[in-house]
Amino acid sequence: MSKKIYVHVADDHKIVIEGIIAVINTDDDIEVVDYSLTGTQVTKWFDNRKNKADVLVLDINIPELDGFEVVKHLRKKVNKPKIIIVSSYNDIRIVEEMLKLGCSGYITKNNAGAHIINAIKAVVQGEQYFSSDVQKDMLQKYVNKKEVPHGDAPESFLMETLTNREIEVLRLITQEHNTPEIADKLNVSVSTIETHRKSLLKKLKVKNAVGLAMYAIKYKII
Amino acid sequence: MSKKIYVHVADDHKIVIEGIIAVINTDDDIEVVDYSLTGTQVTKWFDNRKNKADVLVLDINIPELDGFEVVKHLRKKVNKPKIIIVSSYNDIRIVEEMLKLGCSGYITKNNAGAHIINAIKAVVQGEQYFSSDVQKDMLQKYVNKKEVPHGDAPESFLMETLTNREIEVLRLITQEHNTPEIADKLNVSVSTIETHRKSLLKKLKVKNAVGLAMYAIKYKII
DNA sequence: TTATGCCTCCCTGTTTTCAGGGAGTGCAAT
DNA sequence: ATTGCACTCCCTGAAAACAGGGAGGCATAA
Repeated sequence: MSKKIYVHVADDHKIVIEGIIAVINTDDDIEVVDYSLTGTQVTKWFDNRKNKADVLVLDINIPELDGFEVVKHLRKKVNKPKIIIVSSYNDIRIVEEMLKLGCSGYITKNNAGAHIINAIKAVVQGEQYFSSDVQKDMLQKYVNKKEVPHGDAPESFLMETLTNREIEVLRLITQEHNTPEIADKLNVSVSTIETHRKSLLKKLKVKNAVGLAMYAIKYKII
Repeated sequence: MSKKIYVHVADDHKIVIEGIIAVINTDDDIEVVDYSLTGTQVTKWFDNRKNKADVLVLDINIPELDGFEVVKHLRKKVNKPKIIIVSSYNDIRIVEEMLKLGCSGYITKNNAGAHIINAIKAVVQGEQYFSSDVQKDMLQKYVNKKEVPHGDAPESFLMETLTNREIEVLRLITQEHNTPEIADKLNVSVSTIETHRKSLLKKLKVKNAVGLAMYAIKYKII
């Protein structure tokens, strides 16, 4: 019999947490020991070392500190849990960014129930796990990338040209943050964010921040 | 012993549905008989009269037809279920709009679990039900304003809060136009448009033009 | 190794937005 | 007939966004 797996769940909506717990409870090997409703709750929970967990199931859209910031806070720590992202977004670049930050799994809310248990069991064994729709997108991107050198659709070309950092900035712009605030959140200078904004305007061929926001909506980056 | 209450749940995220079912299952008087992941699924379900339910628990953010459109579709029908809105928004104007459209309850996702059972039991008895945070907002609004004017149904809650001119300006803002361009298009001075922008920022409680755009998207002004 | 792309930071300067006021007109309802 | 609201326009001043450069560090790929 295998050792019990302890899980911490973080989501701003209690009902989602309850859903995840309900699903996880169908498996005897896994137990939800604690949960958080905000990003700061997650970091405090970890720093206090209470109810230590093997896996953190983390939503990206949580208040105070969002998923990115939570992951960044944890990434340098030792004894940190494996992290599985549960998100409404299925933008492949967010998946990439999260992997780069050290996350072990990524599943979308659309079919979280079907994947959450397998995902948890996979990541505690050191594997990575992605829900089927995410896998599909990853494969798609892999295929597209191999064909890029010659010609490709103008739209997808634009999509491909955004860097991870630019997407991160774009996300914060759509959250009504201005340049100084973004610079502060990302711990870089205002100049840097201005550079990213200029790149975004140029790449996406829009006139102003509203255009960036509309683009982000249109292509479901946020 | 009271008659069993049958419930239909509609949300785009399966995990939320699973959460709601998990909570509802703790009460023997209520049973979830069916669920939908999109707005059209809800209307088809109702029109086909399969698995008839007493209560519809409805998320606003669902694909194809959103919550507003689903409610509008059902409002003229006979034998329609009582509708409880479950939403991430707690904007009081959405609550008002939904009440105007004939909904019986409104609870936020933040604490849906704690309220869902009481809400269901209340609405089947012809009462209205609002979660505590919504109640708080309604009271706040009641204190600040005297009373909602005599209300023969306007198309949207926006018509009550934003003037026609402001909506016009907002639409042009979302089309990436800046103030001089909008002034030119509407044949008024730049000062006038600046006044409208300031009114919009204040009324919609957002920080900048991006906030206006996001609001317009969210509440489907454009 | 060289080249490329990303991220970082800075400069100069202009345009636009935002914040806080005031103020006159016309219209509509009580 | 006064009150309220929408629409218009103006002022000052501060903050932010935008435009168009340069430039160094760093990692990766050719």
